[in-house]
Amino acid sequence: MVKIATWNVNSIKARLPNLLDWLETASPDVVLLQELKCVEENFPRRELEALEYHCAAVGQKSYNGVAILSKQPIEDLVGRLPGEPEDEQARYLEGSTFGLRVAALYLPNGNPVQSEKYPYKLRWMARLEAHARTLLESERPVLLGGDYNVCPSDDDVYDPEGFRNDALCRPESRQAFRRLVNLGLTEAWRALHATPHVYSYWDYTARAFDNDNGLRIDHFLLSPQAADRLATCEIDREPRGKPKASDHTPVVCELMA
DNA sequence: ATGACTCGCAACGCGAGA
Repeated sequence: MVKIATWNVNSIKARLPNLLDWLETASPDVVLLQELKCVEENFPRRELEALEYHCAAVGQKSYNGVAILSKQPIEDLVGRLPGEPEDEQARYLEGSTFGLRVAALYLPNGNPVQSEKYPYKLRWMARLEAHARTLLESERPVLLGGDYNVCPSDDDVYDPEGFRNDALCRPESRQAFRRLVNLGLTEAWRALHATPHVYSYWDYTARAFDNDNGLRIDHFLLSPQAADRLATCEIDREPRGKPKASDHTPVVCELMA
């Protein structure tokens, strides 16, 4: 069994003690991280290598940044999503490990929808769709994991009416997500769980976690060759309840050998 | 309550997050 996790850590520097604790407890084979908020030179490589993880990261100052950790070497790295060469935001990293092609992705939030940020989000999703099409042609096991900043349906939102016009829930965002899935990808958690209103993110404000006012925006999309091996997919709420928690919590899936 | 937390920043309040 290969255990793969995705987690938006909201600053790897601020989250390092929590991350190291969780890695020791959960012991995932592969980890996809988002929102590092640091340049590559400041990535805490030594601390993660001490836990026997190979590391690959793309970063930028203050914002974004994604990484792949793996108990096995990570090869054939691609550090940018194709399709918009002038886009310098560090939101995508792809590599091969454990015989899998994995990507850590941090999809743009897109709010406010009246700003340039929303069309950027939709362009980014179109680029991801085009690239996923190419990845699927390889007929390899592929996992695209990360913070998609999309609630696929109202079942993934604590307050659907309140989020009706939010970039995470807008019809165009959901349609772009469906277009991606409809290429032949499987959204791992929803494929294994029908339960509505289970979340992976809770706002820091207004006691959102205590009241379970959350969103499900962290997802794994699997190619058929990966989906055929899918055994489990769970959201681990525990890290969200700890002191100095990220606003996101890890999502973990297991693939049969 | 155009609010609330938390992060980074050549910072000492602001932009961004979702």
